[in-house]
Amino acid sequence: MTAIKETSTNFENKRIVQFQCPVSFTLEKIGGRWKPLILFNLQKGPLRYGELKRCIPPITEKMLIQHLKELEADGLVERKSLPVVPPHVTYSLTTAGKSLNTILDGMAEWGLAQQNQG
Amino acid sequence: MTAIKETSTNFENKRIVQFQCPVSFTLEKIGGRWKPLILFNLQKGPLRYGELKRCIPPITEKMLIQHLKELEADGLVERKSLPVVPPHVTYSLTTAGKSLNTILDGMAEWGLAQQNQG
DNA sequence: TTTGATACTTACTTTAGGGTTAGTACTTGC
DNA sequence: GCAAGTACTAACCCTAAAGTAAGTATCAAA
Repeated sequence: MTAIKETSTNFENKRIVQFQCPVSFTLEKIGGRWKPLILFNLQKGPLRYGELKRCIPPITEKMLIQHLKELEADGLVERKSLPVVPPHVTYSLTTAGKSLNTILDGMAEWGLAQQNQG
Repeated sequence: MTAIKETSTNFENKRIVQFQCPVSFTLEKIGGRWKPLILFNLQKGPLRYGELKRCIPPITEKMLIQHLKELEADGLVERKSLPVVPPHVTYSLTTAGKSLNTILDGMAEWGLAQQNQG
């Protein structure tokens, strides 16, 4: 992924904020450019790596696996691979991942309402 | 604020994603390191600039006004200033800003639940 | 006359997120 | 033999977000 510098004020503040504010903690898990899109697409059901890629055309492969790995590490997404050739890998939401649905729906609703007014 | 480069893929993707995904649109408004903290503190009622600063010790003054200005530009926060010396400025949530409360509460709840399990 | 309080502003540097390009291993179909 | 499809990996670069440090104007109190 990316090497992070654990001595910077930037890093320290990130930790402080996430520790003190549960909203920031949540945003850390579902934020970033592509995570909402990934989670949204997985809401309908499991998808293979290539299918996800096709669902989100502008994403690069690097960004896609990077975010999938983070989501997996955070326990929101589950990876299942069949050891066949060619490889067959599916990604799906875990229980924790599914528990985000109401929040994501709320955000989507708010976003649409705002867009229609602006 | 910061000059942005409107020709980069980065910028283009940002636009595409926000246009196509209302969740990303919402995250753009309330994301960033300090916005959740600011919105949270204003939920209780209007605060002066200096009071806000004291509520969020690690934030720098630059970051505080920068985010306040963005929130104001997005219509989530209202700035009222009395033209006195020394200056007296208060910030409060607008109707749109207050309409975020349920979402923020949902995120806080989810974050706390996750933290207690992790 | 220096200090403190108010609410900022400006110029500069650092860092983390995102993007580009190319390559991996294996097999099937042309 | 070469391309195409599978799911990645690795090296590198660029930029937006965040942080640092200092300065602005005005007045009152010590």
